[in-house]
Amino acid sequence: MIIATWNVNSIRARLPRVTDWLAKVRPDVLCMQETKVTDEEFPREEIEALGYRLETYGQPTYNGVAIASLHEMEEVARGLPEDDDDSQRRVIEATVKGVRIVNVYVPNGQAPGTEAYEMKLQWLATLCAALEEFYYPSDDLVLLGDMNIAPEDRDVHDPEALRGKIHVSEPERAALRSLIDALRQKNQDDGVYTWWDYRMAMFRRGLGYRIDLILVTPPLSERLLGVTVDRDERAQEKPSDHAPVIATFA
DNA sequence: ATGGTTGCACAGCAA
Repeated sequence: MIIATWNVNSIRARLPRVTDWLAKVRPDVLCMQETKVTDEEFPREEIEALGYRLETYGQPTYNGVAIASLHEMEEVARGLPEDDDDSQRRVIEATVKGVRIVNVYVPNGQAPGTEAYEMKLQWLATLCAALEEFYYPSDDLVLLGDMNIAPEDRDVHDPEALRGKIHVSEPERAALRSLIDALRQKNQDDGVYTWWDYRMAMFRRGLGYRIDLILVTPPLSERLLGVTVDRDERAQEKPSDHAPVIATFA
């Protein structure tokens, strides 16, 4: 079973890239973030034409998440427990082939010391509390998406310059430690990144961050065969600033 | 320290 995550940075701007990629890779499940579109305006047909079912949770302009799946999606849930209609749309969940899939777009958080940063930590605390309340470590669960957190120093290009800054601060990192970082079960390399800022030619210069993560419970970790980052996708014409991350399970 | 780029939507914000 192949489960992928990709911050597409607008599904409408990225539609040709996403449909090409789905046709080529054929993951069982693709979790998307930053779709930046309402559910009504989501370009469903082009994705459904490839054989994918689709569940969306979007809003105009900002945020938005979606799951495309080749298989039936059960118990689809949207948002965090405390969310209302005005909340930013950042979470969608579904069960596919017995695996609970929690697709998240974690708030960016701007910089430590800002209001946005405090809201990020609060959002993460609410997410973690909900996961603890509704799931057991013995469940087959994957929490994946744009975490906007680099788990370790080796996940950023310049850990000294970035020390304590957004994406790497200790309170952010602490929020992820109850689950297993799938990529690190299989790959100890430095320089494995998933996001490169559009500005300052960061991709060409190889200066990135690994902030798109696939986190799993112990039983799913046992089934993990491998995790890859599709760096080539970042080198395409009109790319997202994030690359897809792909996990394969037995 | 600031700036650089992209997307949405048509000014300026978010990332």
